[in-house]
Amino acid sequence: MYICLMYSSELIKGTLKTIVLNLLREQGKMYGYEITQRVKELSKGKIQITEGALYPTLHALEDAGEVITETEHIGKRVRKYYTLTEQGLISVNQRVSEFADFVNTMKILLDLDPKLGNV
Amino acid sequence: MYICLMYSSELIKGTLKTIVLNLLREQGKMYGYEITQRVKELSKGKIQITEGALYPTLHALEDAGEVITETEHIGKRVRKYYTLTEQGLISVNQRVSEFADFVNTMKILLDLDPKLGNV
DNA sequence: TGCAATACATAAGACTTCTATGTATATTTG
DNA sequence: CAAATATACATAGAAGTCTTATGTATTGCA
Repeated sequence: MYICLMYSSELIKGTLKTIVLNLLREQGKMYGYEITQRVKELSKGKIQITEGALYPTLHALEDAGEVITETEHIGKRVRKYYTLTEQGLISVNQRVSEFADFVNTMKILLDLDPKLGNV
Repeated sequence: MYICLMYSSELIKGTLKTIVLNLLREQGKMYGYEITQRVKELSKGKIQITEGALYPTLHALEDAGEVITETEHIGKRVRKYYTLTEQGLISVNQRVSEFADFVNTMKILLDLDPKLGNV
């Protein structure tokens, strides 16, 4: 069994948007910090999204029209909630399918089937 | 069923070295062009490694001591064969395990299990 | 003979992420 | 109650990876 604390940043590259959008699809509206914590939790600490990666990504998704934002004030602190748009929903469905397909191709390229059995 | 001709370049990012090293592990010595063709074939055209990506990667792997090269002359044409070093073998085992682990984490993050059944 | 395939290589640019830094509030703990 | 930690946003500069474009040259085929 392979042990690792965190994946190399190379691996996660290219999947960040998909991860974020999929979380939004499942959980409805979320704010940035919440996303980092949820990803850390679900990945058992193996994926820790840095703020320097997350916020520019969220802004890019907003610019692309895949999410919309609404600001909430908690006491004196500001929270910016992100929600999928219709376009974002189409996008995430496509991205997740593409990733699933990609994994199947990688199984062939890397002879992964035996190893993928035991989570 | 998801249809796609080629994966978005984002997805493949970070897996190129792993793919190349794994091919070398399986097939013994290979040359650059051969690697691009084999990957295209195994991935059914969905992963097409460009030369601008492959050659710098091969050179980087050589600099890192993970592969060694030998040149062969076919007529007047030159072929550069790449072979795994011991260090390269350790590296590829680790990379493939990490990728397999990563996929298992992504299954959780993206709820992929149902979709991964039907290749 | 001209086009496609084979076979190598590099340079400039785009894109993504990391590290570092900045600001500020809220909570926990010694 | 003070200090440390957690919460919560943001951006700039640097690093790394891949793409696009370009270059050179040989081989095979129509």
